[in-house]
Amino acid sequence: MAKPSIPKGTRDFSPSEILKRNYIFDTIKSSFIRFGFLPIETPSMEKLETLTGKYGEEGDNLIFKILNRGAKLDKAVRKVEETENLTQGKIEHILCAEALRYDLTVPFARYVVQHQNDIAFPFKRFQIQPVWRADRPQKGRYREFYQCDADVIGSNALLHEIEFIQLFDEVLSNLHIPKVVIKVNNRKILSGIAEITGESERIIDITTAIDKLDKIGAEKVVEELIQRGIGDDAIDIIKPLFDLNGSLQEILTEMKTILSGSEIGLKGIEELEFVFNAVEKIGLRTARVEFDVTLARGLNYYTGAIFEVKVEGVSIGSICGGGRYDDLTGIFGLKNISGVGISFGADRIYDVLEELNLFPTFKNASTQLLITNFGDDVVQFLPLIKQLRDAGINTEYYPDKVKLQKQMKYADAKAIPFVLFAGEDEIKNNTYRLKNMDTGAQTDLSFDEMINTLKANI
RNA sequence: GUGGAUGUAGCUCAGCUGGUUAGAGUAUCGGUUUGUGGUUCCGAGGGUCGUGGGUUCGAGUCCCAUCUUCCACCCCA
Repeated sequence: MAKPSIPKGTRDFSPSEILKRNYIFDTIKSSFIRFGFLPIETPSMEKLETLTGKYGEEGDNLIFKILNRGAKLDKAVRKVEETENLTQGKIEHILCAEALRYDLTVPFARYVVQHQNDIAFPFKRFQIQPVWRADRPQKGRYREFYQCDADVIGSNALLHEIEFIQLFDEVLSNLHIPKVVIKVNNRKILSGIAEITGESERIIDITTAIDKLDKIGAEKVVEELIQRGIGDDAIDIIKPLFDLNGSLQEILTEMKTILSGSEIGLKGIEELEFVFNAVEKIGLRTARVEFDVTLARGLNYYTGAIFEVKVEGVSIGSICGGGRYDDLTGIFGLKNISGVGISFGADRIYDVLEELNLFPTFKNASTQLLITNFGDDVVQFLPLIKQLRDAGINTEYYPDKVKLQKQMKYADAKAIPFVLFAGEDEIKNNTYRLKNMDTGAQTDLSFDEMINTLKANI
């Protein structure tokens, strides 16, 4: 028999890992709730047609498709055999009707359109569920991972952009992550750049090229622009973007000059300015906000603000993302509804906390008191155990009659803070010997004294 | 999807130019005289050397394929 193993890019989670992960979830969740978001869940799988075309061509290839089964599959296979000139994408659509969700935003858009009559707009929802991507795994990149999304749909107010920046700051501060940089851009600015270069249709080529600026440098970006067929005149207009520096305000002022010929570009600047001023006024706890013209992100449904959050000095890519999408629900038939949202990458945050050694110790997460087994009749201990549990103490009784040494080792391995030595005599005399596993000290106590001691120490 | 590296006990690794029953540390289990752990000492179990082929008298060690993990690209949380 082959060694048991799991598919690549997936992971098992042991008890200690679940504790750590729940710590992240709980932190994110409580902030979501504080900002007024309500929880929903959607199925792991969606209809394939719901997902395709929303993430760009690359994204479509990364969607896990679910093969049809039984008679449907037979029929589909026959159709594939009989049809000529099929592309890979077309074959997939014949053979597969369903797929695992790729993110939480598109299923949410589908949800909103489907339940529009039951929803009071603006609708603020949060959702913490796994997503799947048929990617090639690497560090911090999995094929099954959790996203924690908060979105507002049905409101154009820039208030949300401000609040999302605060939300990033609050959550990541509560997790004690240092050197957090929230990068912000606006799709309208990118459109403006494309417009003034006279290459409006080439916006994707331009943005994906300049997106690499901090990674490969200005020279290589120019090379890539040339390679992508962008004209010299256009490149001359784009070049000044590479060495923008100074304060936020100075950069924005310079951007205004560069984009003076583009109405949409100036609109983007205006929006950003409003958001930045508000954020500056209110102040952030630990994160730093940065304007980054090169920030593009592949998701082609963004229309306004674009967010990306990174941690400086850590070998893991961005830990959060988000932005405004003005017409995502339009694809599902509900027009003119603007949405804006963010996503926390729980697994990457986990990796960051692990790398920086920032997880707290989870004391008392499980058993707090172990009662030893001296081989007495278990039944007479059940009232004692019940009383302890009723008093709010996580209690377990060692189930088997084994050497005390082994019971102590068990308590040690499970990090149980207290051990109670209780035999028939102790019950009879209402005197129990309580041992503090940290200090090794043990004292003889009555039941009430014992409860008080335990409550005071856990 | 493209290119590169990797894979030996649960974990971290050793194993020289192919040569007899594959080692260490750590973890696990048992014992150290039967009601006390995290430290000592003794002992045990555990590996078809990722998997499948091939070369050879003989392969953990060479060749091919395949899978895993990691790195770069692509993309992204």
